[in-house]
Amino acid sequence: MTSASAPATPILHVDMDAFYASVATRDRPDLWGVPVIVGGGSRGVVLSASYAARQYDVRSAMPMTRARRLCPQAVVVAPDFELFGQVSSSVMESFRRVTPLVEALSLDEAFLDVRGSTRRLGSPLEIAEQLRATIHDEQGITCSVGVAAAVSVAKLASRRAKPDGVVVVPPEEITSFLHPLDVGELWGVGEKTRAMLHRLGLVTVGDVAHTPLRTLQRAVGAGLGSHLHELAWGADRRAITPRRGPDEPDRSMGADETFGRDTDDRETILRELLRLSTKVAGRMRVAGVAGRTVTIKVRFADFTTITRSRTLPEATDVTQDVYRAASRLYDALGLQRARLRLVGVRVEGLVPRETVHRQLVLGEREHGWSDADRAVDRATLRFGTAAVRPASLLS
DNA sequence: TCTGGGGTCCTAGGACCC
DNA sequence: TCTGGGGTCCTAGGACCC
Repeated sequence: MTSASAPATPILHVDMDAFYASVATRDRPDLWGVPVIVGGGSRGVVLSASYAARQYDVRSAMPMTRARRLCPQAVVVAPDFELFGQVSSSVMESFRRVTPLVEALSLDEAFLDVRGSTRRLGSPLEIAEQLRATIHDEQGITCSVGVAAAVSVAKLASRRAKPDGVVVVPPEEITSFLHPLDVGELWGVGEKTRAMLHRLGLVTVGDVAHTPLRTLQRAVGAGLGSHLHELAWGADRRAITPRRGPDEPDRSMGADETFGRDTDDRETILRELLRLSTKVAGRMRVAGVAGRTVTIKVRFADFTTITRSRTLPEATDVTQDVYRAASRLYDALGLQRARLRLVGVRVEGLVPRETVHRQLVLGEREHGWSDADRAVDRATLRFGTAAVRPASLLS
């Protein structure tokens, strides 16, 4: 053991600035400096807003109707997820040239553990600056980087660094950095928890830090209490785990869609469940996974949302199995004239398909539906999704 | 014509089993 | 009168993230 001493702040959190908006406009000089909103649909929300649009208080997740009211002159661009995915892959590749310890949190942000890269590349701060230059040169977009000893602190630091900057939080400055922040800034503290903590008189991160653990746990529950206490001291020791590979598939896959207008028509709703089941099972087959628990989601016109699930005896990736379970769950609700805003289908408990041995059911042809699915998948591959779909989706 | 779509994780009660 | 006690699975809901 003769290596240089480990850096005190080995964790980088890299976060693209206004990622979707930046990518959507990087080849459109006419849109530079202009308020741009990525989003769409009459009932949609803002996916990303350029910094010029943020001047008008337009924010991510805001209903599009409200965003247009705040900034009527904004240019609205539809999202191009294929392009976002390509840029994201290139960016993640740049990260992996620095260290194999890259944990992607989404298309546009990742944690990097640079402990093993400092001899080769310099201090964490120097690595952060190199990365920012690389991404700017190669992708034409900017990013911000937070640098700290713990992932939760690095994450907050990158927010402070925005846009287009770096913030390093050395160990001796963790509490002075964290404690003045509102509790709502903590990663994992959303609207509800923030409101509850405020009601308890815990407004800043420092307030939480100085509340005895037992008291905190009594107020918010054992799990959340100890989690918050750790975060408030920047003591989160979560390690960086490179993203799941094929050996560890996603835990669930699902799809849902908001209707253009609310509906109470059973045929329309069942057709949508079939479309969503087709989509989800198709994605499962591409990923080579099967799952046992089928869940439907139903959102009523008043936005109240319920779920119903059913666990099958065997994992499946067969469209018909998923749809049959979904439609039965829907019918079991016994809805009469309730108007629905959204329905969704999700399959959970995913395992690699080769670990599933499909039992022979008496009277059922062994491969019937899955053979049909594979034929559909082959045709889809050749001719696109429009080519092959169940008859009831053709109308 | 307020409020998307993709996920993850946690909690809690009841069933069921030993 | 009297209530066992864990462990695991299933279901439903909810909070949170980007």
